[in-house]
Amino acid sequence: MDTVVRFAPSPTGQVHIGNIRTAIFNWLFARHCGGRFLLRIEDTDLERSTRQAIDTLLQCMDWLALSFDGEIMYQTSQREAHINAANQMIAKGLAYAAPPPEGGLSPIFFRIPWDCRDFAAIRDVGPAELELHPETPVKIDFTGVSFSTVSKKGAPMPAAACLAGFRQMKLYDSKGNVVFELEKEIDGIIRDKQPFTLNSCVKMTFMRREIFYKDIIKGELSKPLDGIKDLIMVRSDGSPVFHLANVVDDVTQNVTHIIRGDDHVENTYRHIMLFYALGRKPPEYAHLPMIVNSSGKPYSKRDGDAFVGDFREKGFLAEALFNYLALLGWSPGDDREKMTKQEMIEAFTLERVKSAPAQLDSNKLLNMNGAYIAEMPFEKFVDYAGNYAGNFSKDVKFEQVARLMQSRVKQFGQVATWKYFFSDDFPVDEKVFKKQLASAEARAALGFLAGELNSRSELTKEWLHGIISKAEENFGIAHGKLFQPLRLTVSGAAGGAELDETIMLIGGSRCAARISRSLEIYQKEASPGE
RNA sequence: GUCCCUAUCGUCUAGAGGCCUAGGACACCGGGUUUUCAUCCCGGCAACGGGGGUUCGAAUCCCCCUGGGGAUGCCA
Repeated sequence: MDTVVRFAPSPTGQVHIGNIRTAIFNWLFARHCGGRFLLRIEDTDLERSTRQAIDTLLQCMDWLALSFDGEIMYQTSQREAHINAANQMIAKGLAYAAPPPEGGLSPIFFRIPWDCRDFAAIRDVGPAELELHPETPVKIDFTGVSFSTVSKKGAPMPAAACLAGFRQMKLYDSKGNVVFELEKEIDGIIRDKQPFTLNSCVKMTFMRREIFYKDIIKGELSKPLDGIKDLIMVRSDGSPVFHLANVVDDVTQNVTHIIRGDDHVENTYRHIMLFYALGRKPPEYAHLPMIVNSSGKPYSKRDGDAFVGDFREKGFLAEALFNYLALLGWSPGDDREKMTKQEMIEAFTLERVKSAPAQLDSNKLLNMNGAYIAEMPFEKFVDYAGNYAGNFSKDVKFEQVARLMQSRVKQFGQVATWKYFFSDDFPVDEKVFKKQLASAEARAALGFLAGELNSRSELTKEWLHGIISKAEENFGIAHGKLFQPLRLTVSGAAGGAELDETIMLIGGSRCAARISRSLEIYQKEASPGE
């Protein structure tokens, strides 16, 4: 059978970084196997799902080149199939309607099957024994069992689970007499909805069973049935719940591998039973570790930084973000990090995915983005940078500036700092400004340079180097030490491109004016009140 | 509370009982190239959470503890 995976987000707002990482892993896996990568939009939460959110999602996927196969499936369009599936399960005795707590309409529950012969994922663990709190009655009815165990301090600890969790259950009174045997009553309980309430029980014994499966990433996982409750499949308003819709859609789309976030591990046990109840073998599962923020906490929907759109706006390249995200929780096993999509596809296997949560390191992302920017074809770089340059991108020398800056840009948002090439109105680093102009010699040398720059119409590198050397000599400044103050007065920044070229691009007289202005400002601030 | 998952440098990771004196990358700190900035090159700092086992031998297997995460919804 061909491999089929799906990305099944619910469109309820921005696209989260963890979400898109799930899409990336699904995509990588599908392309590696030569399988199909489907997109299913789980829009059943009518309150929160919006068309805008769907558009945002599609844009993000398109931006990252996460191409999907076939048509998009909108979950709301499958409602009939969901309800049919529920009815089919009721007919087979695998589900039931239960009266809601305070009258009203009945939700439909899936019954964790008492008899699990057709459910290969369930097995016996062994006999179990529980100490019960005698003051809490044990209640047993067709929806399950509820009781209280005893905490270390002797307090009642309420617990409730499905009937199926308690095969061969026996209840004992304080004298050790068996007061109830579930096996003898189970038919009446399930068929006739006969309820039981047993008081003053102190002990319960039963055969513990568990549901298990092998997660491709996490290995074998299991959970005892006495820790699981029957689950609601259809709400009392008649709408299908996530679990039902999700599984039914996976069945209709013939999904073979479910790759999703760690937070679904617990749901998987129920989903597996739903697959069996629908007469299907469950697919393979792979649960991805979560991505956490720099303080080690999971990104909440409120973490503005974690939206794909934000990374795009700040000037991250889709290829870089893709590459970085792919490396969060996965590695090819050798020392490669910067990889092409094709290389990632070839190297990608779920077995190599880690199972511990990963922290997003913005430094590393930035570095990778810089590496991708550095190797962009120049024309593309200019084009891209133009989007972040505001109106000075229209300047004729924009391209020359871009040529100077490409190797320095790590994130296109930084293009905004190129402003000093085009306008006299640029921010100045105050702290560095004071430090660099503190020396009287430097200020005198700058004054001299301003004069020279003003008197010269044609600038060349040679002339600039000569004049700077001369200034250093004249005012007793160590070789190379005048560059910093000069750079600062001319550009306002401590770093930048080659100074000679920078000055030539800005223009001699303009630089001279900036130097003079800086000297004036420094004088004023150094001697206030004069 | 209960259940489940998880644990290697600050961060992402390599590591399947001897190849580990624990490797790579980012960040950081030095040095070189550039009279300045960035790139580039060289070097440095830096980790197996703690305690018990198993074994001739443990980062690797088991148990306990601790830390972190998740689940415990008529959300998805």
